[in-house]
Amino acid sequence: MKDPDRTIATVAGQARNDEVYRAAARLMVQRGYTGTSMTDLANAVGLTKAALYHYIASKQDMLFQILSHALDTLETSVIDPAKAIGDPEVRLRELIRLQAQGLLESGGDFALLFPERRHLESAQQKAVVLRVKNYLDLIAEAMRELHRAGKLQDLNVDIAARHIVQTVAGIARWYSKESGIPKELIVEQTVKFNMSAILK
Amino acid sequence: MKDPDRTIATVAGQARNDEVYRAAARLMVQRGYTGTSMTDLANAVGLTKAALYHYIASKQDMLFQILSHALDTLETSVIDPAKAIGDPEVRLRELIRLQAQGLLESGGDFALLFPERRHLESAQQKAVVLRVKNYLDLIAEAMRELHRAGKLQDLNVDIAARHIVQTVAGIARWYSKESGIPKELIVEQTVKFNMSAILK
DNA sequence: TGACAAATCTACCGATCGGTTGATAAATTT
DNA sequence: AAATTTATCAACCGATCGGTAGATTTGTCA
Repeated sequence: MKDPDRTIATVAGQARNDEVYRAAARLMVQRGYTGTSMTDLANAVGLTKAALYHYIASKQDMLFQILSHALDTLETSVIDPAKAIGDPEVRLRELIRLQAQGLLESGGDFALLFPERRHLESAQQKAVVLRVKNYLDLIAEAMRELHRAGKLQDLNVDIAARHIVQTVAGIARWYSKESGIPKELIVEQTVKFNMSAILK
Repeated sequence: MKDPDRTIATVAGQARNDEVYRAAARLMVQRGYTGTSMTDLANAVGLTKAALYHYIASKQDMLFQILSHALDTLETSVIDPAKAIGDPEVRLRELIRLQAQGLLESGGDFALLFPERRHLESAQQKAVVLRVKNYLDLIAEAMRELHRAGKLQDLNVDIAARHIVQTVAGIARWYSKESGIPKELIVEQTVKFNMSAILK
């Protein structure tokens, strides 16, 4: 738990550090947090368990870093671009499109690891949940603007916001490369489904 | 793994048996499959770990029984009633309504434990996934009928079926009694959201 | 009441868990 | 080249894991 005097300054060290976190995310998506042992992870990156702890503070902290990094990516590649859009309908459409697109490119690590937040300490849990809450509020706010413009169906925006993110995050739970469904089709259909659900 | 000569014939024994499986589902929802130890479960039902194995064959089989039982319930309380409805629009509306209602009554065990199917043996996994697939097909088929009747939006019914079940199952992931949102409102809004998403 | 089965116990099994110790090798800096 | 930092290792720690052996208590039924 306590931060050791670990220092990753080398270029090769930085690469190894990234490799550790990427492998950890991949393994935890496959087997879950408690189902992934530190020995598993060490073997996956070709290190001993002891060497692994040169790069991480603890298993728990590693999960927190993974979730935080995924949220950073969401912020820069979805939230920030969307916030720059004035028209609420276009903004909402872009929020959905960009999130779906990012999820299909990344493998959907965050959507699948978000439930594992239960293994974090309370303060870390709250930090993660708060950032997700802010994202939901962004979607709900766009819908409120649409309501004022008379373009929205008569519905509860908070519940609808949940439904929207569930359809997008849900893609990670059922999509498989072997299905033959093109990614672009999924993105397009997901945007259409949700916009049609809420617009008059 | 192998079936022991366990026999639960007493009335009190049957009650204990149910209690074990209910407690197991509750704990696994909270902490996940690998995060729930058999000692945890034994303590939760006031037994020793050894006595627990009088009621179950293995941890893995217990998970399979929990998922199978939840699917039995889905069949009798959602699928069968809906199949008796001729009009595809009413049938689909009922499928969504009944599933959302059942989920909010039961605590949504199945929706939350379904991802834990990865801990089952391959044959058990396939059995569970097949039953879910059949459920998705039922929804997709209703949409195909709506399409023939000219009532459906231009969309991919397989993807839309996934989106629908994700919004419903997703309720289990965000609903909390402390939110103050009445269950009836959630059911109504979920039906409305999805029907409006797919109908012309 | 005697026999038998159901239900539960204490004590244990080998394996694995997350994590650490203390030493050493490799790279970088001075 | 010496000093320092970064990266890695084998070996180990106490705790817990899923599961079992074998005996014992509790309840049912003839």
